[in-house]
Amino acid sequence: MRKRCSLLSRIRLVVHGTGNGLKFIRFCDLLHGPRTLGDATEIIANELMINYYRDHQSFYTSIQNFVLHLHVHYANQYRLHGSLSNLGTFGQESLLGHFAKNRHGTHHFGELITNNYNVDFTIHNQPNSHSSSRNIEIDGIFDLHDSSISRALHEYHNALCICDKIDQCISIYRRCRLKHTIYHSLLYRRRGSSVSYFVQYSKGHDDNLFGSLEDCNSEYARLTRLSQDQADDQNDDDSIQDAINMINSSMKNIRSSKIDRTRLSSSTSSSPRISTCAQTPEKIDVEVSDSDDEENSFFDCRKRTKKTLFESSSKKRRSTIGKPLTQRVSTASNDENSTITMSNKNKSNIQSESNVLQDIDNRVNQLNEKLISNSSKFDQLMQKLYVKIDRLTSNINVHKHALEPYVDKTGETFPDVLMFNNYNLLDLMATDYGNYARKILRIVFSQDELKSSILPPGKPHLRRQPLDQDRFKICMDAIRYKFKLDAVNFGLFYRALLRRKLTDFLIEERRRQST
DNA sequence: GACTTTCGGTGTGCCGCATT
DNA sequence: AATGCGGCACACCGAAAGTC
Repeated sequence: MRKRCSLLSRIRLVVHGTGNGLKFIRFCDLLHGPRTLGDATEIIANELMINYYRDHQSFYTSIQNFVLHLHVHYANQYRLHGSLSNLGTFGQESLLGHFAKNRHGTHHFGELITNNYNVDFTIHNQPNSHSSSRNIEIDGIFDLHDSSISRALHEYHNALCICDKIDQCISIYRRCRLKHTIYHSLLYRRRGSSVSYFVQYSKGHDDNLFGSLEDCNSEYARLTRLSQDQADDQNDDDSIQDAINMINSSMKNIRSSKIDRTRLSSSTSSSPRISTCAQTPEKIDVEVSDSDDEENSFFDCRKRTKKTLFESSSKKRRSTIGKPLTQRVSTASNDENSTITMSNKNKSNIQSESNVLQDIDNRVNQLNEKLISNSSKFDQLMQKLYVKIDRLTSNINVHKHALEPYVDKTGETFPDVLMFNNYNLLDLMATDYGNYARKILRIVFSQDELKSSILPPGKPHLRRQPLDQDRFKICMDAIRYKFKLDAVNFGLFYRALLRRKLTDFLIEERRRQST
């Protein structure tokens, strides 16, 4: 992407060499390098692009295409994911090309692309080898690093721990292993160029939970509330310890999900890591990283992340803890390419959240309502499915299995010929016995007879006369010979299956005639 | 121009219910 | 039990539009 924009920028410069072209060039430079203008980098770049976009038609005509428009959105990409030089589009282009080549149909491309993306993600997130084929390795941090503690991590530590021995409390590691995957920090020589970091919650040496800084703060706030609620209920001097115990229990429950999220988000990362001392039952480990190319970008990134975290954190937490952790980190110095472990001994930070439980109850109730609603919808869908299955089964029976109980099993020899007006009725082809019966009746009886008569034998109280019984007998014989039905059971077949079809046929003949 | 896909119209068969 | 009616589901067909 960067090469494209650089080349494009040069072309633009050669072509018109105007101030407007310089806006575009500066726009590309800003979004492809470090945050030379701090938080305002993408804002200024976006303003340049908007001005360029606005004046573009003054220099060119009929080339204000979609690609040009896409440049307006690059500032947002820069804000969310950092320098565009770290982004690759070939994967998406390859996927879209593959989709365009193998697409089906001419409509609903959006749904198809979404579905193909989901399939692609699902496939690529599957384990690509069996665990037994790998060496058994213990997950955890390793490659201890002796770098200095940054000011930001000092603040982190002070916010979470009351000890005054930060050198003993915090350990810095350059790599970690999760589910047989090694994550390299930016302190590590083979690091990548992306700016990333993550946080480890830790209760002990064997209990590592990972997530983003935002996850860490949110989880910390949640557990703090839980512990305080527990403390309020017990209302005694031991309440804090009990709350900590509950935190530890909750930590265990969230372990797997945190690890999964980290595994996905840091798959391409090179992140240093922070882990806390083990004297306390609850620890919070923070991993931070930076790029050598962009010394400031890490802190800018952290500031942005902190801002997001700040917005997502509850107001209550803000009032009880003060500034969010990420906000405090945002004021840190540049020398925090490190992995640090902090212990959270500061149990006094646990503050009460009186309405949190009520909020949780409300959310649980809403969830229950949704589940009940979905259950009702599911029942309705299942009912519809049952109806469809019954109908399908009925059709299958009509065509293939309905006649089985009436088929002759005595070995009777059926004739191959049954003539009527020089026409062999047994030569007539039909889709099923009903269709065959209708065709036979149309041959044996005239149109007027069919629309004015009823089935034999007729009844005195019925105004319509029955069809001629002799010819009707020929029709029934034709049906019996055609489908090789037993002579004894034919009466049952007639009453159970055939009669309704024939009566409907006569009625519909009248209806069709009238219409 | 051949082919595919979608859509609407039509015919047909079947079913449920009420009436005779 | 036979008859009549209304409605639904499905198959089939042709027209229209899109694609190559």
